[in-house]
Amino acid sequence: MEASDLYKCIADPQRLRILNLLEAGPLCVCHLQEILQATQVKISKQLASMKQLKLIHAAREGTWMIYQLNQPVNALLQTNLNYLRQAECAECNQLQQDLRQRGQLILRITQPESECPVSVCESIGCC
Amino acid sequence: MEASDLYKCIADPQRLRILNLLEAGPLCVCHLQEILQATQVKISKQLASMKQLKLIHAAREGTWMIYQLNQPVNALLQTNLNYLRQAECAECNQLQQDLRQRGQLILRITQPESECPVSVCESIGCC
DNA sequence: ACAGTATATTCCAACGCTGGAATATACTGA
DNA sequence: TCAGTATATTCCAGCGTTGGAATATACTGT
Repeated sequence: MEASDLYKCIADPQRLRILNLLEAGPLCVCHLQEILQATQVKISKQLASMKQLKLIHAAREGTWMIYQLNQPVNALLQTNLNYLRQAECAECNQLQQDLRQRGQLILRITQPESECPVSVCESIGCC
Repeated sequence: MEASDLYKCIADPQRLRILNLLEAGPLCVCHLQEILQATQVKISKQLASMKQLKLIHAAREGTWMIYQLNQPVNALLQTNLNYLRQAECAECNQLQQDLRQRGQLILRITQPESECPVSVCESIGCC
């Protein structure tokens, strides 16, 4: 993949937010939907485009799809995430807030009364 | 400027090449035209868009316009240039080749028989 | 004042990207 | 087999970006 392909990808703030979240660990579509407050169609399409770039891949767990970053993480992406997470701008603050929201979400879905299937939970690695 | 604005900008390989060249030192439009082998209109428009982003600025020297990066260089841009210059991909190799071509061009325009006005040469800092 | 040079801008058609609505697919449990 | 859930895909209109052609602007030297 050329650098310009990655830049085009992360030039969209929501795609960047998705990659930022996935770099912290796998998530499924509905979790991304919840954190990003976006529609299913939009997220699904953006995930598809990043899958085509070989940045991420999906694993099915029942009816749930769990997405994660391909390993090793694209070096240019990693460089930029590292930079943005310690930088100061509206979009950078959003990335940090997303990570905090991810933490809360994981806490919640590990509760026994969670709607999230245990197998999904295990794939995400939160329990 | 938000991160996404910079990414949109450098997602275009030719804009990235221009910024890479300017990071090495000021250049005027016709020099960029020569190194990038692109039309005047295209380069002029791309420079205008980057000027609007406050990434670069221009100084007139007679009929010549000399462009340079704004100081301090945008940190996210600098981070990416540093990365790309040592990376291995088609676009990255191009950036390195552009810098070599810049070296040759500067050697040439410092010759007394060069078509380049001395004042321009001095602004570029090559003599 | 005028011709010439370097660069910028305007106008416009082509193109790609985006996201919603509708629909399709894949799976589960009853 | 069927209803329900999670996700993906198709179709399509809207919208921004792009770059060429033509033209405008800014400057220089005569």
